[in-house]
Amino acid sequence: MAGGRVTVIDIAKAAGVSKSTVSLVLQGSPLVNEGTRVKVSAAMRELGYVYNRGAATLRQTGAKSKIIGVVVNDLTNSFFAELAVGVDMVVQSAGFVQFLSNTSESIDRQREVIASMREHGISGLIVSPARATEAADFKPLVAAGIPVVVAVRSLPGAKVSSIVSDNHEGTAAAVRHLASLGHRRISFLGGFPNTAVFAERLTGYRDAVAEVGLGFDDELIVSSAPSRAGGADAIARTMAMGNPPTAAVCFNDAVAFGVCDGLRARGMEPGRDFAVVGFDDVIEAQTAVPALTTISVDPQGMGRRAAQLLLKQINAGKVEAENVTAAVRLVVRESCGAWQRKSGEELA
Amino acid sequence: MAGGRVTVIDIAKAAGVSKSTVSLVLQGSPLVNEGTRVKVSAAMRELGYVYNRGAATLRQTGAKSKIIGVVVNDLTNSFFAELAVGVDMVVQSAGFVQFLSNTSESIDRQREVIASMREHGISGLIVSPARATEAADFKPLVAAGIPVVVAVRSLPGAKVSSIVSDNHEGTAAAVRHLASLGHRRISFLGGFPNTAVFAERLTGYRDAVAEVGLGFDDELIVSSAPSRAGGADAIARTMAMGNPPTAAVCFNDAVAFGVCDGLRARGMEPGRDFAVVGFDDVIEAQTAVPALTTISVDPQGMGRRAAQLLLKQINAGKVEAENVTAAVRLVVRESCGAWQRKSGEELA
DNA sequence: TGACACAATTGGAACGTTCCAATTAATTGC
DNA sequence: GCAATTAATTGGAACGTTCCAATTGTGTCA
Repeated sequence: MAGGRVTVIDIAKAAGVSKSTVSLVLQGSPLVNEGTRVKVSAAMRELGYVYNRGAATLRQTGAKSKIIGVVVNDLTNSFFAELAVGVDMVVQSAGFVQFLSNTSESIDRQREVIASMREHGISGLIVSPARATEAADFKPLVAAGIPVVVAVRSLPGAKVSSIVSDNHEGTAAAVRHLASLGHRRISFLGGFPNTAVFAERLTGYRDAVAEVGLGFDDELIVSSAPSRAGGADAIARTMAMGNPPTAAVCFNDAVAFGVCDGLRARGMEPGRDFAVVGFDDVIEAQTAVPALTTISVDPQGMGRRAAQLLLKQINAGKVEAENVTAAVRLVVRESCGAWQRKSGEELA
Repeated sequence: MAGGRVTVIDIAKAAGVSKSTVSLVLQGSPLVNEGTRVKVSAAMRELGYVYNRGAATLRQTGAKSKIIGVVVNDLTNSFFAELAVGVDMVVQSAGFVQFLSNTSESIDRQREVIASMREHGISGLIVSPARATEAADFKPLVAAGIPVVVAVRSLPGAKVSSIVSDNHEGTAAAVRHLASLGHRRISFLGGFPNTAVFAERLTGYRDAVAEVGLGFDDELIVSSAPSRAGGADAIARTMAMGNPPTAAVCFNDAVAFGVCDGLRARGMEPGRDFAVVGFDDVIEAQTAVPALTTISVDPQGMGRRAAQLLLKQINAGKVEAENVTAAVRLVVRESCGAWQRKSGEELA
């Protein structure tokens, strides 16, 4: 009982029909009579039939199984967990199942995971690439006609679809907001310099600084690991400067939280003594004290859009690369101090 | 090119051998000559061969594919993300691939997801069950000989392996610690009352309260959603009482963070004016300000142990249920105020 | 030289499903 | 009442792999 698998033939025998008819029932064909349908369904329930999708996909030449692969570079970062949840929503309702794996920024692990997914015949792949990923790494996938959507991190030169947030506009909006509150020395804190995302966010910062007529000062840019600990480190180095800033645009929310920690450790209250703006709008941003002013990226929404992009390609059959940048918006909460200062007021 | 899949037959033809030989190479058999092995390997590389595991598992009667399914009830909670990462570690190094899905506490989604996983022939399942899950839901799985490990939430009555943290000892240790710091009125905050985990943690709290000779007061138990917002809500209701407590054991870290938020909103500093202890030791616990005193559960470690438990069953072939409770330990940081108060001192 | 072991290779059957063409049964049109 | 149409069902081939039994070659021993 535990050993012998129940097959279509078994249930065909039990229901007194042929295996072909059972197959038709399985795929909900309108060709099969209502009476036989219920008879077959009953037999399936009774014998505890489990569909063998492996055999099915084997037969359907070239057709892929109903799996969507999702690969993220850091599952412990809640941004990516939320992204995956967003993907899962639309993927599930389209009758696919999600196959999520984590690479922990390891390029080797990423290769392994993607290879495994190919072996299992995924219909499409959504990936937030590990740090050292090259455009060529996805060549074999697209050559095999498997739709790929690159999310979060852009992969210059890759001929695949992508969805990234509008990093340039995000930091620019943050700078404009801080300037409108009267800040004249605004820092850019955190992040690893050798990534595309860092470059985009920094350029947005630079352009906006010029736009609002503030002089650009290289000293105000302090990079660090894109984590809470990195943020604490960055603000410590920043405040040790001769002419410290009064506000900071942070690489992401994790850095921003670390900056808040670091400020408190020096007896300064974020939002009152120093303005902090994050990037991502992770879930904790709104419940933290003070609530974090940040650039909302809506990771769930991004996941949903990535999934829609992928499903469109899967259904269309053609693998035409499409690049979308998700709009971002500034969410003003408490950490920027807007609630206590009226617009345009000069700082000491 | 994009359409025609490359099969063993293609590479057999290219290498001038039979498909059987190619198959032997594929599984690293010692029977094949070194020379032919390199010849075949070269042909595989050249033609871009992709192993079709579906066909393989189809042939190997009864044998499962190398997938481990992992199902969690809330991926946005970093505890579960960490758990999954822990599972992934040992699972990957054993040559399996992880198939992670999220149920968002929906019992229907859970059923769908698990059904999909069965169709894809998973070798085993690790699941943190959604709230209303019943023991009977896993009956078909174990009947089919698929090893199942239930993690985090116990499922009374299910004949499957399980790994849960020592909830009773955890809250008991927290109460003992707070009592040793001189606290006399200690609250238990947060969590949904109708869950097994809540019951275990509450019992630990009650037993320890009795053990250290404090009177039990029903009013001190305030339940709420097990989230940051729920914690803020619970502390607000608690402090509105006539005779408020001076310390709280929280259902989990998320609740504890919410309690800290709520205290600050009332002008009280956690760790100085009120002692807070969490449960789980999520990553943010050590970098938060104040750093959270909490019961360390080590979700990654738990994931690793769950995976080891599952692999053991898979390799043994027999499905013998084994129940392990993971040890917990109190991690004293700042939020309990231990750093500023010497042991035994009486509170106002 | 024949019998034997041993190493390396091979053709065919099987796994559980879907698809195609063919068959049967029931209904319609004239 | 017979051809034509429609509805429902069916047997067999095929998908890409693994396993088994059989085959080929090569060297060894009496």
